[in-house]
Amino acid sequence: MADYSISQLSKEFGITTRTIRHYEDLGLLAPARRGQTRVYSPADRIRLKLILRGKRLGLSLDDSREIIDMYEPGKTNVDQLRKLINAIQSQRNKFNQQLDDISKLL
Amino acid sequence: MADYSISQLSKEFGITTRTIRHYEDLGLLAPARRGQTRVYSPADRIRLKLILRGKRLGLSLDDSREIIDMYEPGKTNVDQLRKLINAIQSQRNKFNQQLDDISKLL
DNA sequence: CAAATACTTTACGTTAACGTAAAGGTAAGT
DNA sequence: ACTTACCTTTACGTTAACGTAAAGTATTTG
Repeated sequence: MADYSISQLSKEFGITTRTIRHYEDLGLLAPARRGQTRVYSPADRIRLKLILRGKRLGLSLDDSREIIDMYEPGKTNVDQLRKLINAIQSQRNKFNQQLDDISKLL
Repeated sequence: MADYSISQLSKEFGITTRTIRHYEDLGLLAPARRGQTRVYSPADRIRLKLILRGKRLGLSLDDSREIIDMYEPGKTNVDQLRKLINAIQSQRNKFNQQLDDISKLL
């Protein structure tokens, strides 16, 4: 019952439904169907979250797919990866901060 | 006499001449001409260097043009800007380092 | 039951940052 | 004079990451 519609996810993450379907076209997502309609599980939602996080890190969608696909098989080191990604995320934030600083100076 | 040809610059920076001409098309460079041939001054070379640095920082060419154009008018705060850019550059290097770390882990 | 919503697929359009010919001018070496 | 090496402009092609209709289905609501 903790499932999501495509528009729910689009609102939550501030992206369009087109974008979500695009990720599916590229093999990044594979939601279940209720009839024709896409039904996203919590796991699907996490995948989407990872994709968007990868994007913020400057990864291409292809890169993200590779990385996310590696999450499943062994389920190993997931925590390590998560920590790393979070670390990089915060680095990235600092980085953006400084870019903002520049534009303010100008 | 400290001038450069387009292919000299392309070799120095590891880009194609097409790329350099593209930057000119976008108004990022405006080299002198000897007849039809482009002649790049040391100042032009610096501009190109800044463009490429901006690229490494993830700036769009349009962004770079705006920033670089602002270098000229008052000639103010150039050193401050340079320092900031260098700081961000090193941040960026760390960032890339960590991305490398991830791929090694995978 | 009709209108409004939300979902679907198909498919052409768009932007950025060049790549890649094509066709030709110029200058140096042999 | 011929080839080689650079240079030029013009212009269509390419990839990524979606945008934007168009046309139809299905469900909800007044």
